[in-house]
Amino acid sequence: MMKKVLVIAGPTAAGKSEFAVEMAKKLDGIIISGDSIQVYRGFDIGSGKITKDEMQGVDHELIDILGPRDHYSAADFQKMARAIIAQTDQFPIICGGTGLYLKACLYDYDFPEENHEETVDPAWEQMDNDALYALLLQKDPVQAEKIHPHNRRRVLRALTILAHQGQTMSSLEAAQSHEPVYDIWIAGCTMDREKLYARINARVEKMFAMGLEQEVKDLLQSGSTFCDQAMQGIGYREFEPYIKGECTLDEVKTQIQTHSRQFAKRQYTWLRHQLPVHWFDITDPKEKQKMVEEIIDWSRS
RNA sequence: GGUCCUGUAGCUCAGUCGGUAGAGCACAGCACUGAAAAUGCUGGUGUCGGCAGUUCGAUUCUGCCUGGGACCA
Repeated sequence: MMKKVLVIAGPTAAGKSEFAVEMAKKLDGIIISGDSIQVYRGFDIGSGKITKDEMQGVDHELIDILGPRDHYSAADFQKMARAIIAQTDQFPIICGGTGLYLKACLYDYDFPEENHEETVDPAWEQMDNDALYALLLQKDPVQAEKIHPHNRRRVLRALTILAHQGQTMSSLEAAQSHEPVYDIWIAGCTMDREKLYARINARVEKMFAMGLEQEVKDLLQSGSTFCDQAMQGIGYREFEPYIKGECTLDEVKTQIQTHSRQFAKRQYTWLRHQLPVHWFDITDPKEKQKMVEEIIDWSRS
């Protein structure tokens, strides 16, 4: 019998963290953060990290587990989240908006062991997009078909897998079942697009009031650079031109708001098409209550 | 008050020697199997300030009106 895993998904600023805590209290749950930035210590304000108070005594995992300059990936999340699910006696609740992470953990994704230090073939670095794509087309036409020639990162990834694993990416994927490995319920927090965008803008405003600028300066002071993975997150990378004296603080804020809205839009696209999400309007008390009841029914079934 | 410049997409601006228009960003849609808050793809969304004149035809030329800017008084 498959273990049950509750997933709280949805776009940024929809109120996932709060809802997850609410459900954890009802189900005696443990919350596993499915967020790619909140794993980093020191990235608090800009990542919208939940505070100790807001946790209300509920256990939260995979928050503050890495240093500011460490590397993190979907495979790391998959491994750690699955380990927590396997070991805990509490009800596992994954809360996060990073679609790939959620799917990699919940479904039969199989990431072969790989060393992060392994870089791409230097010869490839010299090649232009078309030449690289032609190479992939030759070595793994099935995978090439799925990637746009201009998407250099994905083309390189497919080539690197082949070189390191001796198998094509398409064959690795074909060997998977494409079925969930747990008994899952995915609750999708949503609301009117306009309302969400207004919340995002207000949230960014609040981040600045809470001292986001100082947080970024402190991180830079202690050795972080804008090249670091964590610093590439929305709410951080926009500070680079400001630090260099190339734009105003107000422009940074506007950029963060814009990027956050665009991110939310992409999250919707991903979740709508990639996972079986039970959507509900979190701002509608009736819909929310109904969702809570459905989750509880499912948890007992 | 006078002279000159200016008004084109949500924003910043190209452009049409007269045949109703296009870039960047924004916005919308989409893809996604180890950076995913990443990366890439697709889409023009418009009374070309208003009214009249010339013309087969005006966003383009002319006149007037109107909004904005600069300079001179």
